Amino acid sequence: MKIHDYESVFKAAADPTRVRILKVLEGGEMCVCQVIAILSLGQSTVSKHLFLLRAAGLIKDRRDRKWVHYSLNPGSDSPFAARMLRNLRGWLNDDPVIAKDRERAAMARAVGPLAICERNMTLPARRRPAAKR
Amino acid sequence: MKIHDYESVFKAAADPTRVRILKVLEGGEMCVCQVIAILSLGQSTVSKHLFLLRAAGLIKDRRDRKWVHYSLNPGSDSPFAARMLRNLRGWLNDDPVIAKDRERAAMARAVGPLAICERNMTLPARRRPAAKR
DNA sequence: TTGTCAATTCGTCATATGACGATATGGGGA
DNA sequence: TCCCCATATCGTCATATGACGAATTGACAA
Repeated sequence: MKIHDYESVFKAAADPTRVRILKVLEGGEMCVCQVIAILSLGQSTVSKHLFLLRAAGLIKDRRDRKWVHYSLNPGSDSPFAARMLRNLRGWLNDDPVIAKDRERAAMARAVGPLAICERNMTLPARRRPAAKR
Repeated sequence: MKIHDYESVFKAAADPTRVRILKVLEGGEMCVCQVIAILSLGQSTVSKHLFLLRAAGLIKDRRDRKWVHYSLNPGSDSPFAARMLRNLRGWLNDDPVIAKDRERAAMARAVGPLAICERNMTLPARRRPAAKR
């Protein structure tokens, strides 16, 4: 199962959407609904990406009430996954897409899962609103 | 072009056939016809894999007479490619497929490109033949 | 137990990928 | 110059992948 393990980790990490998820999770664990809001992708789409990342051993999940939180899994069974996560920390940090995701992730953390679910998996206006209008 | 570079390197390295090629090339440069013989795949198939690996910056080519030789490209323009090659050296060395490829690569090196092309891109019998039959 | 609701799984579609055989290319040798 | 032949490219096919909306699941609250 050597090469199979290698392949699943690399295929998981080779997809741009999944890298974005991994880079977002570098900021700490996150609820599925938050990831959906940050990426602006369909719920089933995000769920599948998370499934693949977890199958590869790159992330792990945790249930809390009605939410499922995902986080990086640096202590993965897969030796390739652990290395991948370690390397990835130093990569793509100056990429514009990743940077934008990070901004959105910060907002998602600020408002929390509840507000995002209430807003139907969307974030509030991009720039922090001007307090009043 | 940050994430695009990342993606091309990882997609190239995520395919099992292309990893096999990279691992074979760790033993030194090799003619296209030798790679075809080692992998037992169609000529156009191998050519395309080599193209993708080269496009990702993982390997480079050199013409010699009528043959094209490929080799690893550790001094690649792509920072991801260089890291990938370095990491890969320590990986998959105990995988049975990789091990078998290495045996076949050793034979391909022993007989040389000319004999392989004459044999229509195939290697002589798997085990060294018993001198006479 | 039943309803609610976030998350997962299913079904479908369009596109990407990898395999092959057939054909084109292009650098040496005659 | 022309041909040869190793390699590259093209056209086609089957399968893999990623997107979506719809339906299902499962944990919690009532």
